[in-house]
Amino acid sequence: MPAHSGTRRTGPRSDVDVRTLVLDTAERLFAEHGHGAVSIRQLARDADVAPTAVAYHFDDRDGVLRAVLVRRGQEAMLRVHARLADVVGAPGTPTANDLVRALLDPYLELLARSPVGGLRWLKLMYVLATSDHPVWRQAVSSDAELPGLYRGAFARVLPDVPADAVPRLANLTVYSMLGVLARADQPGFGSPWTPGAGVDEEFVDLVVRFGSAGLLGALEAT
Amino acid sequence: MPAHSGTRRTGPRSDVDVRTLVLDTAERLFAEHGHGAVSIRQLARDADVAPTAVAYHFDDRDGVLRAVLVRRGQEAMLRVHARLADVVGAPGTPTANDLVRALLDPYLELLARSPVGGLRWLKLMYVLATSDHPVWRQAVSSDAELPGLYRGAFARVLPDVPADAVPRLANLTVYSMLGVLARADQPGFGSPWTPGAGVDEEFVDLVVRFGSAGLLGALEAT
DNA sequence: GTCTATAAGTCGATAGAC
DNA sequence: GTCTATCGACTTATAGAC
Repeated sequence: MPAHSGTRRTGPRSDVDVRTLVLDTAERLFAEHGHGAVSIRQLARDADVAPTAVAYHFDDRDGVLRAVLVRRGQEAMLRVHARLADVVGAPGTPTANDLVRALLDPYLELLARSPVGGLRWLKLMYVLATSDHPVWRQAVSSDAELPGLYRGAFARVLPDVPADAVPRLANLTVYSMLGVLARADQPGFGSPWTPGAGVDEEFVDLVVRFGSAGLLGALEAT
Repeated sequence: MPAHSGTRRTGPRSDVDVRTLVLDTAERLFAEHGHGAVSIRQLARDADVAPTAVAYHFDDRDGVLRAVLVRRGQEAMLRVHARLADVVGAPGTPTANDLVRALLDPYLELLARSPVGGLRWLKLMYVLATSDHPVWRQAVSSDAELPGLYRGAFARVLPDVPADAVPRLANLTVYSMLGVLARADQPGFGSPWTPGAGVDEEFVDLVVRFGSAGLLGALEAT
């Protein structure tokens, strides 16, 4: 008998991890309605869990948001770090293409591993990135190494880049791609990844060429 | 005596337009907390208006959202149309730069006219653009001429562009710029526009060069 | 066009059983 | 670790006064 047949299941459960259940549900609801619009109770109802169980594991809604961010973000960020370090330490002459790929590939891998949840997670990232929500701000500022890695990798690929242009160019590059990825389920606009059909290599190449050509062209004199 | 000195003002008002008051407040709250997280009552409280007055003018929350979208969006969209038509009908050879400027300038003008509200409006656009919220979907699909204008302008600037690449490239271009604009108040990343300091022409040029070089480079063979 | 008053539901938080 | 039960505050929606 499936859950949600009128009333909620009762008593403790041991078949599935409550944490995972809540995180999956939160990822979906946060992406669909915005994290501020989802109550603990609604979350618990959809996850088929008692409201107090959510509070026990995550304290409050910000705690749930933090955990949702970290679950997939941790590994993706480690991959970005590693890839940027590759660009910095590459023996030959790394190209703008390599740099863009370093920033994009970890998220394509994330989508390949978790098509549905990964896309929801990316939509959530996309929205949080314009807010100054404390959870987001803390997540960003806690990564002390990233700015240096950015500067190093960008300087390697664009030798004449002014120091103050690096965050600007990084902003343009990362968020043009994030915008495209987060819209991957909207038909018509085109997307590097279609649910069920996997990665569209042709479109990924288009996005990468757009980003790398943009980086190179942005620094040319007007 | 200022408003909000403990209790709310009472009785009908005639000094300021209630619609404008509510729209300004909604623009701010929607941008800060997400449109789904703002209740009619909270909106009315912050606008110093009775909840039923909001419902009278806008029916429900989606009605408020629709009105907020239209208030600034109408004019910006007309400007985009006109500028794209200019590119299509230009006598000489329009450049990718002209195309990017056609998509960006109307929103820079909006920010110049209404620095604070304009930025909030852009943040709201940015968030709505990844949702499939009915209000957003209707607003987008109601503009039947835009896709044709896009195709015409892109084909004029990029003669060899495949038809199915136009929406993809437009997506990349528009949302790389929208992402930058929507983050205009976050220090560090750099922004084409700083509250109080006006438009940073140098950064705008950087953004435009990024977009136009990206468009041209995206179509080159790998 | 704007208000008060009210009915029925939902919210976060917490105390306490098992 | 998960549950039930319950608090006051908040919510939408509607009926009706002026």
